[in-house]
Amino acid sequence: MSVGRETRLSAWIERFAAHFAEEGIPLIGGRILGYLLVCQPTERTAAELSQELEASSGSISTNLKFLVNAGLVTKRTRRGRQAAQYRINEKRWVDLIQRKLDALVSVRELTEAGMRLMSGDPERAMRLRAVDDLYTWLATELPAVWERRPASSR
Amino acid sequence: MSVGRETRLSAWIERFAAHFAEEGIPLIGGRILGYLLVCQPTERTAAELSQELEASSGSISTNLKFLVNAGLVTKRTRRGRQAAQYRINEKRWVDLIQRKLDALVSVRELTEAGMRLMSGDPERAMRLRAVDDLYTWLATELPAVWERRPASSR
DNA sequence: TCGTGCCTTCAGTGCCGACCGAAGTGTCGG
DNA sequence: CCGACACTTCGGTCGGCACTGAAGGCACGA
Repeated sequence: MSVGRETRLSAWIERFAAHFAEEGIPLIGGRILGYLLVCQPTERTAAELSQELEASSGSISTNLKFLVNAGLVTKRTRRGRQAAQYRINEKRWVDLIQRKLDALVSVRELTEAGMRLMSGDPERAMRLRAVDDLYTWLATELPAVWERRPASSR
Repeated sequence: MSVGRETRLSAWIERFAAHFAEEGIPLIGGRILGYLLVCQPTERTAAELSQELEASSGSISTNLKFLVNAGLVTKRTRRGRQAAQYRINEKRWVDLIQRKLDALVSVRELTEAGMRLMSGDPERAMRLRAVDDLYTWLATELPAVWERRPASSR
């Protein structure tokens, strides 16, 4: 007996969420992202997400707020008593990656500050310089690469 | 009255450790790294680290084991009753960065798997494809950049 | 103005990881 | 064989974060 597509999709969502959980995004937040990337139709209310992902309304609310704030999810309100609809904002995924790269490159500011404290003692600075050189290289290369990213992602 | 270099260095070590704490490295582990990058002489025993960083012997032991295992710190044993000496292994710092980049690129495997589950429904796959395209681009560009890294870091 | 549904807020709970320090292990010199 | 020292291991504690669910607030229709 074969496994249905939706079942395999839930498993995929779980793996997806697990990956981002390792990067500090709450499990439920990751599930929301994964779900909104593949659900049909593309928009869901908070109540639907709560039921579909088996999470409390509070958790859904908190995580949606976080994701909307990060720009990854868009909230669409409707007049009347109708619940707001949420959908993925995949255009903003670049921001997520950019933050990652920025965090990496920003170490250079630390190593530079350390190097300044070491000025006048090149012998002692040797170890830090090796690390500083690495981040300096990263800080010059990565932004250049980033600028060449395909137009479709802007 | 001016602040001594060693005092400013402790403050720097603390900032250094704080940064890597955000990336999941325990505070004490980060302090050890920062300290071993700038201390003079370059080698320290576990007992010295414990005193200098005001951390318990247990924490120092656990974190040193972790760092030695990661290749970032080298343990040098000495015969007799003499304590082992630890020093930074700055050559291996590239590995740390590579793991970071790998983690970023590895998301592509997830998005690819998701795309496969979506095959036959291009309409529904549109959102995921935007994200998949991004990671596919990253997965082709970043390794190429990495290969061009300066010889001094190999 | 009242009722109704949706959402957010918040106090409470549980869990996990970092840290401590004492006990244990191993190794060496005497 | 014993004492001494360095290091590791491990039970216990603490703090912080994710999550829950109920209570509260808000917006609308009647």
